[in-house]
Amino acid sequence: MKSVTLKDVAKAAGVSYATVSRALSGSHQIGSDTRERIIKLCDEMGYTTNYVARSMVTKRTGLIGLVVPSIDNQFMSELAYYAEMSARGHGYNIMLCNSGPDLKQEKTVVKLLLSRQVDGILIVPQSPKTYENIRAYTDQVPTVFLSENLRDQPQSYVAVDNSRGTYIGTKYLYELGHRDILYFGRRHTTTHQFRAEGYIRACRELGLTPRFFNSEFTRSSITGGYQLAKELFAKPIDYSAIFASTDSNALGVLKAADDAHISIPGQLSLIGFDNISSTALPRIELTTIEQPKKDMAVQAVDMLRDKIENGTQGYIHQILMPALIKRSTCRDLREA
Amino acid sequence: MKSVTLKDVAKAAGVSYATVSRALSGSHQIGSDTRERIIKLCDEMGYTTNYVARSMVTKRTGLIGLVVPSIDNQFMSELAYYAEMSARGHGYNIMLCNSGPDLKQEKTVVKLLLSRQVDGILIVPQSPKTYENIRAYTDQVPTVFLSENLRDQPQSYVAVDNSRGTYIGTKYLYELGHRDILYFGRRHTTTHQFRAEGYIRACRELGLTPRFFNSEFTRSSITGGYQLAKELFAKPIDYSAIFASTDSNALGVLKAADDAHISIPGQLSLIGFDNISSTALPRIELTTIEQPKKDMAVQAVDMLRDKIENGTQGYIHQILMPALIKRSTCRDLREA
DNA sequence: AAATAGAGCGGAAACGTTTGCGATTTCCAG
DNA sequence: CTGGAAATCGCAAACGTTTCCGCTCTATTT
Repeated sequence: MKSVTLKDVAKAAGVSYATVSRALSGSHQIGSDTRERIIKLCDEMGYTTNYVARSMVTKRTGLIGLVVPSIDNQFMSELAYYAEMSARGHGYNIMLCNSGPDLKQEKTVVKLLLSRQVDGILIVPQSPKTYENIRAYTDQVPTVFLSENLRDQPQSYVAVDNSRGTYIGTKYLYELGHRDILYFGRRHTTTHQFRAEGYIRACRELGLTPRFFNSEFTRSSITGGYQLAKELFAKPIDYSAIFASTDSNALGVLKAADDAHISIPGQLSLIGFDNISSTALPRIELTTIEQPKKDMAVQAVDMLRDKIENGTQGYIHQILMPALIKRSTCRDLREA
Repeated sequence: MKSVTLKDVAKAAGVSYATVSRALSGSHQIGSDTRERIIKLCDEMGYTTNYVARSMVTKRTGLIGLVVPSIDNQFMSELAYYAEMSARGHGYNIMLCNSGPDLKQEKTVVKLLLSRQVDGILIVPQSPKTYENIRAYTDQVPTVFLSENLRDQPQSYVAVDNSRGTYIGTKYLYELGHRDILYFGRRHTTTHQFRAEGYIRACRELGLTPRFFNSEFTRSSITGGYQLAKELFAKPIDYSAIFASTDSNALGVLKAADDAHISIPGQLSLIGFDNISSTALPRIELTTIEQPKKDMAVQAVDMLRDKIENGTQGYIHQILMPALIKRSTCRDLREA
């Protein structure tokens, strides 16, 4: 349990421990012969540098706090995967925190992360209130947001162009011959405001009348989509497609359609948003809009690293392009 | 960027910084009046204790390293969620590391975690070789494994009773009237050895002949199940059920069955293992064996805490009960 | 041959805490 | 009023590094 320190190998090597430190750090202020001798001795003795002691003096921990509403969520766990990989590749480690559903916990973990002296924070906000919830801390440590949850806020973030996503999605449906397209969504989040906008903008351009339906996102949003669709399917169906603002939501629609014996894409086309991994599953094969999760994650850590290492001030809004993932829930009406 | 230290508030309060430290730590060696005054002053000045400095002297970081093959995996991200929640509830934070597919990276991250002075390590091994891969480090820091990947190894772990899982699964199929049950799996892992055993044991007891099929787990194991099933479905079908040793594997079977126009559960029953969240999706509704992920996670951190805080030596093998999750991929043959 | 530059190394301070020990004060009993 | 115990509090060491500063010694230049 007792680990070997710099002092130990210094004594063994017959040099001062400053010299050992220099040997390991690749300083040029040391003879190449002694360096090699010390390095060899180090791994013979099993020495590994104590990061917390180093952090004391360098004022840098090499730690990045990653706070997500909950890591058991396909979207966030994918993001976390790429973020951790990228961060570690640059000498950083990830401290993971679930912020849960309430703002209090989110604030608590951010405060905790500060206490832990993380070099920076990567956060996917749990609500549009997140910004002012943690505003007191974001100027104490480099922070970048994942998702465009704050319109016009002086904060760095990286996100997809949500508006463009729904725009190309409804345009795709239009090209397939659909003229009556429902939209299931909400505006509780800036992200979702943008998505709604893109849908409406596309409708305007294409001469369609937007039909926006408010879908609850309480608990699992799959039940939100399910319940809304269930109500609608009880009435006559005067539309040929549904655009669900979220894959989970679309999954709920799928379930309701199965219950009501409405064939997808036979009688009804369906498109989602996010491209979570479940959408590619057999029997699901949901056509959707992809959020480039890998790009989002690596660009976010790059941005954070720039702030940390170069002390870059100001803020950047990095907008990534969404992509249409064609699978099998949209029917081409022109073929009929 | 410059944070306030103990010394700062000590100066402001007109006391030594030892007194401030005692006020915050809830020591009894301090007057209750001065304590309150200091505590009030502390949050007026926005003081938060610096964990890395504290760690220097206490020799404890309050950090737990969590190493998983890859966090973007439903099973592991659920585990991670509960582990983080539970750990934080007890004053620990999680350092997340993906160990990837190769042993070298696994060893690297464990070494890194040691350098970081974590108090303990929670690891879901990537292969049966993990044990000796990191053996050199497991005696330097409290470690508990998630999954029973090491039979008879002197290491603590918590896992489901895998053997019992497949046992109750095949027994369930038997009770439904199935007499010819295929098993898709491998023995590349102790976990999977146990699963295979449970299936075979049940067959013996029930007078069935076990039919074990080797299914590749290369890359996404869903393609492994798909390819094996595809081959089998080309030949005459002289069985009524398939037990897939993994939900992902079962999903591959599902896909192959759809391709071959074999109805599930009409012509063929299917059961998986793990109860990952995708199995509950509409159109999937896979009957499966549940791994109690929450229990596994909290028991693992409890076990780790015991080792850390009480210095408990020795090792424990904590085996949890699997549960049968009945959904809609198994047909009751007695009804027909 | 003397002066100088620079390479190689050691000494020591500093980072922000916690904590054992000693000093001072308070308080109550005798 | 006094003695001593108990309650408060300050001093200073220690944790393991990094890095600035300065010293010594060799090698190069004039």
